[in-house]
Amino acid sequence: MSVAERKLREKEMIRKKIIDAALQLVKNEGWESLSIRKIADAIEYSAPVIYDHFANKEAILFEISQDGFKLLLSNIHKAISKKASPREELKALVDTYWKFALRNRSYFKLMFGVGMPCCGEGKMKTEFGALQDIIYEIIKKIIIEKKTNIESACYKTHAFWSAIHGFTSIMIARSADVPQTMNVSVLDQMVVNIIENL
Amino acid sequence: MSVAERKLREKEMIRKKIIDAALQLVKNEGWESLSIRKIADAIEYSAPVIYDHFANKEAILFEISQDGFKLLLSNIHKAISKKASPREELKALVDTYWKFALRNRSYFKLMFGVGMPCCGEGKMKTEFGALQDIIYEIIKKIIIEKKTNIESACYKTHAFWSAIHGFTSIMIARSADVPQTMNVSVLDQMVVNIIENL
DNA sequence: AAATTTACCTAACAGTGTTAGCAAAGTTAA
DNA sequence: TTAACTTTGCTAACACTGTTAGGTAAATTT
Repeated sequence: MSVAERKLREKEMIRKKIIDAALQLVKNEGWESLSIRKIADAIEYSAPVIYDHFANKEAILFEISQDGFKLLLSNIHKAISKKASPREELKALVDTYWKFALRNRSYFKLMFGVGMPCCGEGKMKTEFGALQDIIYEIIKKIIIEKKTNIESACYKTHAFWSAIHGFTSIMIARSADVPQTMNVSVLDQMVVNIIENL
Repeated sequence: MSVAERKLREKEMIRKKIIDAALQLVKNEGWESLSIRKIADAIEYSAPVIYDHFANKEAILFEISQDGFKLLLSNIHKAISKKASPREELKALVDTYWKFALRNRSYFKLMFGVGMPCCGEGKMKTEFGALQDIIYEIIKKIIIEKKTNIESACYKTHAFWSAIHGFTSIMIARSADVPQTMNVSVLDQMVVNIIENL
């Protein structure tokens, strides 16, 4: 049965090669100009081979955006684990979120793009939910600490998430259009302010 | 010189026809599947004619998104003009913004899409700025009324703008993924809360 | 060694944005 | 009114795109 195993390994290998090549192309040229033939060229196979591993182009972009979520979540977990208080955790989360968007614009656009072909309509529910859960848990801890209304934790999670995501989206979407007064210090101040009013 | 005028009018007419047809197609099938040939079909001309009026497809999408901004700004101005207090103005602005996004998803995606091909890199500076200016003026009025720190008006504008845009983006981008707890009442509560803390 | 499966290719289809070149119509000048 | 010129709008084409069909040769199983 070793042959079958090797074959499976090989199939997995070329699958990984496709994703790697696609990610590289997306990073270099943007997701809009990614093409099956470019991927095929990069991995030195003919184009139809890709369809042995993925149903279509969208499935490739979908998998890439899922990898992006995995990376973001792992970064956040790493950053949070080092912190002692939930307030510090929340600050670290925002910092990580922002840095991720800044350093991995391609991933970010794919993951959170409004009207993105690959990630709409219920497909990202778990990834999206995981992120929200982390925020929720931290906010709950802070609220318990501050002994304010615990019922508001859910609403406050949405509000917090909206604020940092809105800020990041605006910054990433229109790098050149953004006024100088809207910079990272605004984000810092926003977080401090939100924590104060939790 | 009337002949030249008529020609200009005619040219303007078919230009408008192109935009109208394109907008209709975008509304019905989404911007991703808009094609020059579909537009040409709709206006009953051959495809190359479109290039007498627009440099390329991107220019058409760009003009549509600009029309979207005009519509949004006009809606906001209309809504605001009816209100007596700046607090009511701010609420009306958010309400209008949200309703616009909900009813004109195609416009919204084109206007604010992260990584949108047509509206990045400094192109939308004025439209974007106009919206921000409106928010800024209202917030300034409220701050003066409340006699809190006027210097914070700029930061607070960004924070406010981030929050409502973030909320709206999340709702529009992932209609199916959004948890039931994140609904319009969250938006209302957010605005009330922000006004309280201005 | 024969049969069968798999891996992979070329060719093709139907579509895309965009440009070149031409014919007919409209407009201007003699 | 006719000759010259400009504009208008077409067909055809180029170089792409995603995706599928069909065949060939190699690898594996019987």
